[in-house]
Amino acid sequence: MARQKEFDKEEVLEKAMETFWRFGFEGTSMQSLIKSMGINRSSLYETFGDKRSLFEAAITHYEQTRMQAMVDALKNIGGSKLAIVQVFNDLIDQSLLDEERRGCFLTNTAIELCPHDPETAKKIAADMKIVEKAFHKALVNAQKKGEISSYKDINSIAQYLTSSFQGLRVMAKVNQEPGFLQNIVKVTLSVLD
Amino acid sequence: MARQKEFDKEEVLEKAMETFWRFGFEGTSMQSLIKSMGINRSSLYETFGDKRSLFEAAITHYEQTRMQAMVDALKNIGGSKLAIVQVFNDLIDQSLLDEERRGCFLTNTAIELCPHDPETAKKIAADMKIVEKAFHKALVNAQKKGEISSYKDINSIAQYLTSSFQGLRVMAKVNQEPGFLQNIVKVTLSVLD
DNA sequence: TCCATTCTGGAACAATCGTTCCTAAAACGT
DNA sequence: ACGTTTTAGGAACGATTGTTCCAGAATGGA
Repeated sequence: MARQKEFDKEEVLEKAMETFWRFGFEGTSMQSLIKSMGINRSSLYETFGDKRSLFEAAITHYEQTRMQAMVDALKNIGGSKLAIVQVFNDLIDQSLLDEERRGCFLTNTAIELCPHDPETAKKIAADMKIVEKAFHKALVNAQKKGEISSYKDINSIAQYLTSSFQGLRVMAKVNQEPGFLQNIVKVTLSVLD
Repeated sequence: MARQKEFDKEEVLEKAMETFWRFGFEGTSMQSLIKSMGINRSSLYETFGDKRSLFEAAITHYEQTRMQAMVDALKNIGGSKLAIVQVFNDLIDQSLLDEERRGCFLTNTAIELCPHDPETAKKIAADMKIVEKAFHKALVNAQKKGEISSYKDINSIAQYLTSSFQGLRVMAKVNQEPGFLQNIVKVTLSVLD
């Protein structure tokens, strides 16, 4: 046996995630990670490997926390129409509270890395499918409950909601007026009526 | 008088724009710009100033060509509902033809720079307003023609279409299946019915 | 033809990039 | 208390970053 780590791995990974989230992969230097994570250069490389590996770990951490929270929220209230409405309202609240305008880490990564990084592209694509399926499940339940017409094509609507979500993430970076995002969500969800 | 430039300014600016478009601001090095633009280091600095100034010129060039083309397209056919449908269909076609998955330069820049660069944020926000107004004008005309119910809140719908546009740009980076984007557009435009 | 002016080519700059390596400190089992 | 093993600290690496500078080539007017 030997000396033990002076930091909590998950704790510093959270910090790394936040930095990548704010500045992107290219915009984040190892130097700034050392500072934000609060650990030494050697400890970083020894624990997480190189920059790319740390980034992947950060993405995975985001999936397991933030994305999973949203997927879980869609299961609330038995996965009804209200659950979908709440998820979009939460998105607005999050966006308005997000002073650093980080947006969604997955959206940011999709934009920055997907075109040149097939591996990351695969991962993000899988995440989008997970979100889409979560929407789909909520829509199925909503249909069962009679909250949504059974004539609606919920496969397409699930894809549409996923896309709309990304659109809102982009718009929130540009325009932080509350009414603006609310207008968009109102129209977006009107397709469920 | 003296020696004249060996290159066409607009021509090399187009090349610079394409490089920034593909790789983003941070992802593009002056070295790679020299290569893609095909001009010398000195010529680049002498003609366009530093990296940041060149980037701004590239954005402006994008606005004047690509964005303007879309705004003009919305004025076609007297700015009707069909014009809106065509703009979205063009977006699908463009996305599927875009092998390098560049997406929209403005969307990419919004994601990468808006949170940390107030000046760029202002510029992109202005662009989004221009697109929104173009949608709005088309909606007004469509209402006049009776193609869209006069009870619709076209202010909100114009904002919604702008947001949807951004969403599709993101999704196109992740999922290139034709049917996928078509499904989303179909649902998106169903709010006009 | 010669001068003045402007552009081109490329060396060179300090700073920062991601990464490696080595020494010293710390902690557990014996 | 000691020896082994793993961590922390930080110097150092070559490569690349954005930018500057200067010598030389090219061009139009005198």
